[in-house]
Amino acid sequence: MPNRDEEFGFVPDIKDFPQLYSVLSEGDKGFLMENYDIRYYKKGEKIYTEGEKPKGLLCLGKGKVKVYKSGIGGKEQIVRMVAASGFLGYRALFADDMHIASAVAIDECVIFFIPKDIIFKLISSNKKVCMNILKSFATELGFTRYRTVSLTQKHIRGRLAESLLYLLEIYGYEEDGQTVNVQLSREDIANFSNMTTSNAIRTLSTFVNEDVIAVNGRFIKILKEEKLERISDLG
Amino acid sequence: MPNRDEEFGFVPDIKDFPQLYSVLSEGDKGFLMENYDIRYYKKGEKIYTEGEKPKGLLCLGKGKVKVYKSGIGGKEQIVRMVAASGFLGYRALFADDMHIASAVAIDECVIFFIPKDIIFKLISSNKKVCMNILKSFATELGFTRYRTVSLTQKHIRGRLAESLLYLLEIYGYEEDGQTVNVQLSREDIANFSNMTTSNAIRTLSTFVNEDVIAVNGRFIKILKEEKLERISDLG
DNA sequence: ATAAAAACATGTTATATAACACAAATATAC
DNA sequence: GTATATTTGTGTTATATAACATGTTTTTAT
Repeated sequence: MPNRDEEFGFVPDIKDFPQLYSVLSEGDKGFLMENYDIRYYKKGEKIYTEGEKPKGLLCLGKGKVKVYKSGIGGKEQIVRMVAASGFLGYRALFADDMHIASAVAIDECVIFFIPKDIIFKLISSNKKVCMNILKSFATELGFTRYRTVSLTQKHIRGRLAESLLYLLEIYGYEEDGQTVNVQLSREDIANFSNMTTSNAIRTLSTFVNEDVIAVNGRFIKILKEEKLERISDLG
Repeated sequence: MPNRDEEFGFVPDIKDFPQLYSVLSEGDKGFLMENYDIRYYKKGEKIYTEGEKPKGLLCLGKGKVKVYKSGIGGKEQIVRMVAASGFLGYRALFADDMHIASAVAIDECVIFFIPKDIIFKLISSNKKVCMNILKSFATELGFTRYRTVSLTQKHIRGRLAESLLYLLEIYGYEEDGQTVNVQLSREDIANFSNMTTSNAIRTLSTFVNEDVIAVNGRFIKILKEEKLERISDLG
């Protein structure tokens, strides 16, 4: 059996996590290097679960993650899609609270784990680390507020269009410059957009008929980004 | 004309804002005392507006504030109700972004204003200030996530019940131990609960008929908190 | 290679809630 | 103190979307 580094084709290193490593003092860089783990997750693997208490900070070094809450009758609402390099599960850590959402790898993922006491130490001696985490919070809170209004006020077409544009913003295009660089099931798309799976499928089809997107299995091409934005803005 | 201190019946002082003042070093306490403003707002006055850029940190020392986003077709969604002593408009400050919501006093309010450079200086030299702000963010992000799921998944009765319980949590009871210590219009209640004003009025009436609450104008008495919780949990 | 399960697709029906209409009560302004 | 505007209240209708049903395709497991 190959070791994980070979499996992933590269040696993951927290030095490649700029929000954290690049703003540390030389001394703290060394301190961090001796005090973190690397964790590997396969597609579909649970990273953390609602109700657990976080033991440290998770930094997504590689891969894609969905974060979701279990709602009424177990209906899943995806509250966040994460790309590298981003913090993960840090809300609960800083609220000194349990996780209120679950995280699942939708890709092969590499995650750097920094124990609670280590990251708290780094924050207190490196104000830029603090400011970066504050900024992550501020950005995510802004996103979440936008989403609350969109998901409650927009109609199905607007919600789906917005979700596709968000996925594009987070994951970008593949090399062809058209295909959104993430593959989700129709159910995931529905759970991200607050609608039933049937309606996600149906509405994707109407977008295809309108030549706004093209669909091939789970690969989605954005053909007319402007039109998608108009659909999103109209509600 | 009386000065504002007399009008409010007390001399507001940032020393009474524990999240900030009590965790400062002696030197920084003095520094802060020389570098903040006191601002007064009457009921209905705008504190900040969507699109503006924040110039500093706002600390609500007294009063009640609603924070809302203007959504599709101008439909208002209240995203937060604030009580003293809480931070206000700080998301935009730390995201280095414009305000994405507006804030209005629903009460007479006293707000301490700390210029941007001052609060950033205090954060870098007092790690507890940083941790308190991180905690505010973490708590609010948690609240916002819960709300997203509730507002999208719960039915009208559940949404309204949850809103009433949140108002209770934030503002508490009046001296009688029954009346929620905040007076909102039916429209505000509707905009907080993602429903039309008509449906807020109607559903409040059914709660009154079920003896769960009692209503007298804008004063709402919680008669059966447990039952209200059950309605909220059922969705 | 075959069976079983999961995901995808589409048509029909049911329903929660918005939209509309209008009346009464209350607050605000002159 | 009267007029005007705003808020509250209630009944009716329209509609967006969930729920359900059923078939097809794709993936996974053995």
